[in-house]
Amino acid sequence: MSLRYALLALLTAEPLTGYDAVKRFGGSVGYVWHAPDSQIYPELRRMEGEGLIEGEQVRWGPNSTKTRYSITGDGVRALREWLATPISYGPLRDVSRMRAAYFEWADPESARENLRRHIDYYTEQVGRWKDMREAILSAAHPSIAARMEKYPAEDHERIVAYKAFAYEGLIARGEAEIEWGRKGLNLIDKLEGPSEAAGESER
Amino acid sequence: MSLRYALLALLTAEPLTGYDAVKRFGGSVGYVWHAPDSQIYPELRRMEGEGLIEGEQVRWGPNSTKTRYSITGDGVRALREWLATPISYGPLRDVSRMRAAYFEWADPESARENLRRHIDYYTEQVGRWKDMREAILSAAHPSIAARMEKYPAEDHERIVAYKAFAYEGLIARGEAEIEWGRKGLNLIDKLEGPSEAAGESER
DNA sequence: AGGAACTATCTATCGACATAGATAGTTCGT
DNA sequence: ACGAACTATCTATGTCGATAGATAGTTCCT
Repeated sequence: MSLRYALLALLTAEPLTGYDAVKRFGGSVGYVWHAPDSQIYPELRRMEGEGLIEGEQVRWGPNSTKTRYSITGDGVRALREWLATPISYGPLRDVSRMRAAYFEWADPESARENLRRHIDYYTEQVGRWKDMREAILSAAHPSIAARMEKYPAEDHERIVAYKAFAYEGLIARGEAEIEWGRKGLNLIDKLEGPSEAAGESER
Repeated sequence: MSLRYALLALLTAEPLTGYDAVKRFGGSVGYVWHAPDSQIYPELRRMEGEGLIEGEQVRWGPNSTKTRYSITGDGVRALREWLATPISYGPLRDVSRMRAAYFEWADPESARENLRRHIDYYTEQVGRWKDMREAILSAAHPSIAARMEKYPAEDHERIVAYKAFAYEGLIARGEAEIEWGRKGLNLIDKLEGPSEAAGESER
């Protein structure tokens, strides 16, 4: 159900075709909510059916058209309502933690490998999230730029600050994950003896 | 697919009936991996079919039986293999962050309410996780006690330490979430002016 | 003119999970 | 002896999302 609201939120910046939306979900919004095109196109059609968005046919080349969707008043209302409705924190499903809990069944080297990948993954993500945060703060991001144009200057601070704040949450979480991974590596060294690969090279 | 391995991991402690497993998923393991009984029973049957576990009929009352499952050698091997296989970090889907990113569309009071609930939820969870961590460290937890009995003393430290470590990850994450929520409340105060409810009471 | 890369959209299948039951035997207190 | 609460298991339906395509027009380079 959240896909719908992600789309509405996206469309508050500017009208988009399905394809544009798909691309946004590959970057920016995609860092916070992922969806494949096979979900996006049908959802847009459904939303149009319910009057949350409006599609208009736009010429595309000499023999073709594309559909550009804009958010409607009902759409904005739906988004607002959703934001005012408490979310239910669904049950947890945390593979990394589950695996770590049973590391006594792994050989130490794969346990280490698990954590190294954990650290690498989050290191990479944190990098991306930090870049995104910068892009937002400097209004370099196209979606932010569109918002700056569409909405009055007194809203700009809010628009930017909330998005930066969201990314800060991701970054903080990512950093906690990295920290946890490091602690895990130390724990394995303590319990199973230091890695054989240790001291081999220092990169 | 992880449900299967959660079940295998559970069964390394002691043989269980489906119902026992369901209860475990309501507590301990359930904090790390949730599953409803409608998933558990069929999965156990499938796993038996594949030889990862073995079911035996146990008398239950005068006119009935229940099935108690034990892990097989193949089951242990499957668990080990899984632990040695890198997990794919699936795409992100983070409702809290997504909502926060568009708080300019919420009225300040619902934005605050969002964050207060976030803080409350994680405060509660952190409490639970800390309790679980304690129960594990003191071997008060039944599943841990069973493990202590089944495996030699030299493994006990490992068994306990990895489980505590897993919970520490959850706790750290939870605390980061609480911290993030607090920062968000401050941010809203800064951007929208302090809450009307502020100063009303200090609990 | 041809082909590669991109834009635009749609469909089909499958597994995981949520939700909501139904059924039946058992234990235990009053 | 009865009912409530618990144990044990099973089924059915629906949504979400992953995966893997298929199709077709467009732009742009060579």
